[in-house]
Amino acid sequence: PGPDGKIWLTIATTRPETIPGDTAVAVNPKDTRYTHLIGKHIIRPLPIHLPHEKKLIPIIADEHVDFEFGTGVLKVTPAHDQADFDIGQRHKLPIVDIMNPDGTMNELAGESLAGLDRFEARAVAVERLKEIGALVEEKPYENNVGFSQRADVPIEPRLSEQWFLKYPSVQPSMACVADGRMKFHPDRWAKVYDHWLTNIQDWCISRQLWWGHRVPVWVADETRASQGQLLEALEILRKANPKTVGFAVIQSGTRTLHGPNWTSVDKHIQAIEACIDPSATNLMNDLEGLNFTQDPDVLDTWCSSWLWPFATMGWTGDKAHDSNTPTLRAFYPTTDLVTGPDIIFFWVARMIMAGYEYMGDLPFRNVYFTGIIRDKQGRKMSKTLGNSPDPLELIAKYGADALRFGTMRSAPLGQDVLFDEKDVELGRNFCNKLWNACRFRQMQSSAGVPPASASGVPPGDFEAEIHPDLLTSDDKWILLRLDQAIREITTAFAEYKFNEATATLYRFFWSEYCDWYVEASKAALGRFVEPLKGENVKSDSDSTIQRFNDSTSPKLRANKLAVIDFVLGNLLRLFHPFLPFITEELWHGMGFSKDMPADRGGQSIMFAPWPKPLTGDEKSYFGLDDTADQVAAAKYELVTMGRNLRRELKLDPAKKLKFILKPSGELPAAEIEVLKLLLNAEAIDVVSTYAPPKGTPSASNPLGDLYLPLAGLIDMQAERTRLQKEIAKVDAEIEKVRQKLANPNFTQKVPAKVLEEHQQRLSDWQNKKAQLQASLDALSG
RNA sequence: GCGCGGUUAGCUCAGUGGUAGAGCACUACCUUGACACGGUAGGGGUCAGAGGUUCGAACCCUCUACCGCGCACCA
Repeated sequence: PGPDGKIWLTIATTRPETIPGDTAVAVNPKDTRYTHLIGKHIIRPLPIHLPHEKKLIPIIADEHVDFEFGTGVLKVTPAHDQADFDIGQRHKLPIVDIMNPDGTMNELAGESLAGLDRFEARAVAVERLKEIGALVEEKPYENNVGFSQRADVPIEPRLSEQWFLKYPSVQPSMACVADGRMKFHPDRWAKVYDHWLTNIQDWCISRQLWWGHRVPVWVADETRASQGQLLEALEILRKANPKTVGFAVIQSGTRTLHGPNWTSVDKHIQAIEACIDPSATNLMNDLEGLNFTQDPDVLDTWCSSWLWPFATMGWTGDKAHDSNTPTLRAFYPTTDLVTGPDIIFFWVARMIMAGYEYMGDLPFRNVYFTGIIRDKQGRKMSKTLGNSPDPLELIAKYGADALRFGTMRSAPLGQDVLFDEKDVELGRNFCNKLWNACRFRQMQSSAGVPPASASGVPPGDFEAEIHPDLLTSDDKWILLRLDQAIREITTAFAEYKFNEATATLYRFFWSEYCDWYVEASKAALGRFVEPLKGENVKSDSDSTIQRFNDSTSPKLRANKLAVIDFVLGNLLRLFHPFLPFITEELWHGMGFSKDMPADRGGQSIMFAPWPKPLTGDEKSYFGLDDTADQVAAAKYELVTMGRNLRRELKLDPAKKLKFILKPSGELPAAEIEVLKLLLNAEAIDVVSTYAPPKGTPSASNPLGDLYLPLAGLIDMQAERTRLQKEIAKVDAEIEKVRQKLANPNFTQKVPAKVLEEHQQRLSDWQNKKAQLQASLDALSG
């Protein structure tokens, strides 16, 4: 009750300017404070100058009202708020639109507000309320309002007439993802998809834009067409079925939807809206002859996009015809859709529904959601911000393959990517490395190794014959590493983990192939002495080999090249999805396409078969058992240790040093050659009985003991310090494993395999420590 | 409010229960014979925090903090 004895209801609002548009006041039916008022009327304060009876609006009860929010009383403005509109529909409230399309108030807002901008009107409305004593309190309040991205102003909900589409085939669309016939990668998006479809709302398909497909609706009303014309139109529409999809007849202010067969007309027709097949030109002309016009709205852009999976393959909508369209038959449903998760509702879900509706089947079996590339601050790329790099510029600067590889390498499944030009630079460096690695191979023999079919090489492959008996430990090692890489990459592809595939390619090509295998192979390939330039490239392989001055065996050399070709041939194919251009170029340039059938790589690397892991038979043919890579691995470890010695002793890196090796077992001369080359040694003397003088720096591993005599005079303190640090590290590892093994819980519960692994690790570390300790003792003279 | 991601080396990020990884950046050295867009050797991490499960946790569970996204709401 107020001072005047009347009952007042206090309402909290952030939109006082919309009071003239209020057509009710709502309370929650369970709110005991107000139940006695439900059904009564209340005086709306604005506009001020209005007859009393026009100010009266009902007090209604609606569950939507949260009685703990504000005062528990809600002003209902159906024309300017979505939720209020819904309340209005439930209670059949009148709708009073008090604004013009440009955001200014119209005459229904009352004379003091009319013509004002909505924000000016807000202030004026408050003044008016104050004047008439209706304002209780004014206080700052923060809420969330949607802003227009383009105009950067609060969005004004506004009534308008639009066309809506009831989504078709919702159930099968949900089911195919739920039951796994269609898979999302990563699969967490399936949940988002399901949630959206569960709560799906009709699709507003009309847009007020200048261009697009026009809404296929023709309309006429009584101001343009006579009753006779309208009745005639109804007859035409009825006969034109099925070109008539449906129509609405408006009579006595009520719109009634009808299928094409409706006939009875017993009342005055105000308007007809007819949806017809846009290809029905005659029908369209007939209607236009009866003063019908096409609705000016155009369709939402996704109305064409959702047809994409079949519209791109010659779909006509005529089932008999489409079932004989070769492209559709071959590729619908297709295997993969690649897209961004931001359009999962706009596009993906709708394509699935359209697929079921128009094709009777799902459109694709997998959906791969890429990450979104953002700028360094994590913002989406946008034209407005201008933070998007120009791909063409990047391609000009680094190359298309570089952009592709660098980006894929930095994009894990399902994660957004912060764009960094450094990634593209890395791609460029990578391509350069690949190019040079191939160049190295070509410099070894200008004519390439003649292709030949080898019994051990998979049929259809093109590599020169590899003789298993001529394989060195390095060859076996790289073949096993290649086999491993093929397995990893194939798995990564199957799991849509493309960045893992690039990581494996990087490791295999750069670290394993270039850094170790190619370097080691130089021992067998010998040193190139004459420039290739100007020479007759047709020279046969014997004369080619003579350009290498070391006493390398031509047979071993040819075999080595065959291995290199085998590896490179596989490598290029593995790389091709990421580096399409450079691999194609190299494929032909290196001669891999020669003598290949056109559909197996002769024409393009694109048709070359995807590399397969070695079979058991191939492995045994090449002598690749599980331990075949151990000699090379130990050799490379010893090389690293030897390089360490050199560095720790601060020896001139350019200086050729003499090492002495005391091998643990048999070691072919070729292995010593490799060691010598990789260590940049002047010589390696193999002395099985070597007794090093006290103070000789050394390194040991399963392959043997490596000594660096005469160097002991230089800087042994540094080496001692390094060894001590190393031993401390190893001690820590030993301690960790020892503690685990000492725990009876561990030894009893753990699987045998893990237990063995730990025991092996302990003994490995202990050996390592013994070797380090021996080296240290030797130094301590 | 509900849901989904994320938090690991200086930076950007991999890593689904058993020895903490990559690229870049950094340090030192090297114009070597495919490549300096390169090579060799290094330094650098309480895996956001707390609790739990486990013989064992970066990883599984619970909670917290912070960052980001989506949906709903926003009188």
